[in-house]
Amino acid sequence: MNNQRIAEIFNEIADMLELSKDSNIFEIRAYKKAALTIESLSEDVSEIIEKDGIEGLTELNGIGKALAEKINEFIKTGKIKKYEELKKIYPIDFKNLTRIQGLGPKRAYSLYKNLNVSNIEDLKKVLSEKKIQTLPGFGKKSEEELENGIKLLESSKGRILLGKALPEAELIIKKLKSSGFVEKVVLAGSTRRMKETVGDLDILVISITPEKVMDFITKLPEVEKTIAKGITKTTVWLKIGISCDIRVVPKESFGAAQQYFIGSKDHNVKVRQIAVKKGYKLNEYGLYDLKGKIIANEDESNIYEKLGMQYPEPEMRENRGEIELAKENKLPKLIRIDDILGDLHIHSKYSDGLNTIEEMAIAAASLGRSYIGMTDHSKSEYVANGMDEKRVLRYFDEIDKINEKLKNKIKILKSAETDILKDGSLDFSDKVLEKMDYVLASIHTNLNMNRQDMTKRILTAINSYKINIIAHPTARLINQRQPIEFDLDKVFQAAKDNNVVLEINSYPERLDLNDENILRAKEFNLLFSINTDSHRTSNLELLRYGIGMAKRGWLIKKDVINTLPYENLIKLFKK
DNA sequence: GCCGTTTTCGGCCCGACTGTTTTCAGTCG
Repeated sequence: MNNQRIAEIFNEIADMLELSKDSNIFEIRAYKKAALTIESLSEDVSEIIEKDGIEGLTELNGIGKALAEKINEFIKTGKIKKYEELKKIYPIDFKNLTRIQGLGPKRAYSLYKNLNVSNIEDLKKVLSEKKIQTLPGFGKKSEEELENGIKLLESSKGRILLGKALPEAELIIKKLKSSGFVEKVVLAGSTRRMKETVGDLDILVISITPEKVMDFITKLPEVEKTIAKGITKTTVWLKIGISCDIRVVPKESFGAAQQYFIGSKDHNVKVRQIAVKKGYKLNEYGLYDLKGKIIANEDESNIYEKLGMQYPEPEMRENRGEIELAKENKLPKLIRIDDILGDLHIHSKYSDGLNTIEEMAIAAASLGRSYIGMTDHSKSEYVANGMDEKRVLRYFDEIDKINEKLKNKIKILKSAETDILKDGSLDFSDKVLEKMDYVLASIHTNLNMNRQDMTKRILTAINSYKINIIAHPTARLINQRQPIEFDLDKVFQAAKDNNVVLEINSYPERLDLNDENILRAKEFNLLFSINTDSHRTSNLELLRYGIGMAKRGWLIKKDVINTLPYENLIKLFKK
């Protein structure tokens, strides 16, 4: 991917520009904003150039003619002249140095100028020699801060999975609630927006005794150390490897504070611009007019209303067009977890699951599901104890029996997670496939095929007209394995033509399709199935992560097939 | 360097905490 590297270069250019005396703060911001935009694209910039030329780039948020030229320069030559020239003046590894908590470009430059520090290794050396405390603007505390910053950086691997962050946040919130020091607690930040990975936790509190709240939080067993402690804001480092910000806000400002701290930053910048245009000022304490009179503060939706907008759900707040829709009163009514009636991707002891079919069915029924689809692995997945043609027939017989036994509780559909083989054929014969209520197919092997061959493989499978659902379509594992490479647009179009549904896999490591790809697939009017891919009964509750992804992808109830009652679903599967 | 429902020029989001300071710069979100 070029995107990541270009974003890094733009960020470094911003850092270096910040050091020159005649720098323009807005130019610096422009580079940072562009870096954010490029980083979050689902498409490689070279693909955009290929399709729509440089003009395609200027369509992007925060990218004008000059930056588009620079991106093009990078694609063509592998270099950006402006960056190379700045780098000659400032041969400093800003990218890694500024990842240290508390170290920004200016102090990094001071370290370079005075002590010739150009990377983290150099910094460690001068720290051990205790040289930094002698520099102007630095002291003993700064030295300690840098030492700790390096340790934190090395012990953390950056962002952690939502599936790990959200339960931790909920645990802390529960403890705060029972502490007796708080009137109200809510979750904010990227965790509240259900982003697939989380860099830190943000928790908002109303309390008349903020000191006690801050004391309480810094002493929790989940906390490793305190980074900053004030009356309104405290930051702690959690043992799970991310930081957590606690903000105490006045009751009357709670709505404004939520609006501000839920983010995203991009969304907020735009909302504030709208406020300014209306002659208002918006900060975390409220919406004010020019005379400083409060227009709205206690209720979040009231703030949006006063700005002439609908209330956008937190999952949508990424500045991906939701603000424009909110102004036009056209926000979609997003899917809710209660809309889901069944779960169509579930494993049992027949392959690599931990529980029996019956146990899974009863657990699902107790969560209110009215049907499930059993999808144990096919024979190519021998490491996962995949079923051969004989065993899958026994599997179906057993499902029939359990269906009879549980007929008043839940319905079980017959299927199997059938491998899409290297040549695009399926891992079961037509004879077996015909006995299934629906066919769930997925890719598990030969993941590093080139883009062209992989596209052909998937298209062959889709065009066979035997598949109902493609499970975890990109096969990525967050922080572990890159998505497989294929032409998304071609596959989405073929899926539409063949009535193939795309899965949104709720497993925290997968979340596949992700929000970006859902938004893209939605352009093709595709249908989706939000499933848990459960391998044990407790996994059935992972559904909320898939719902989070679906909401981030702007899906409504009728986009998702497992909101349908059983009878309608069966009809949909009969092609 | 970007951008346009007052604008192709002149704006561009806002506040908290820390350390080293005697009133503020740097960093962060």
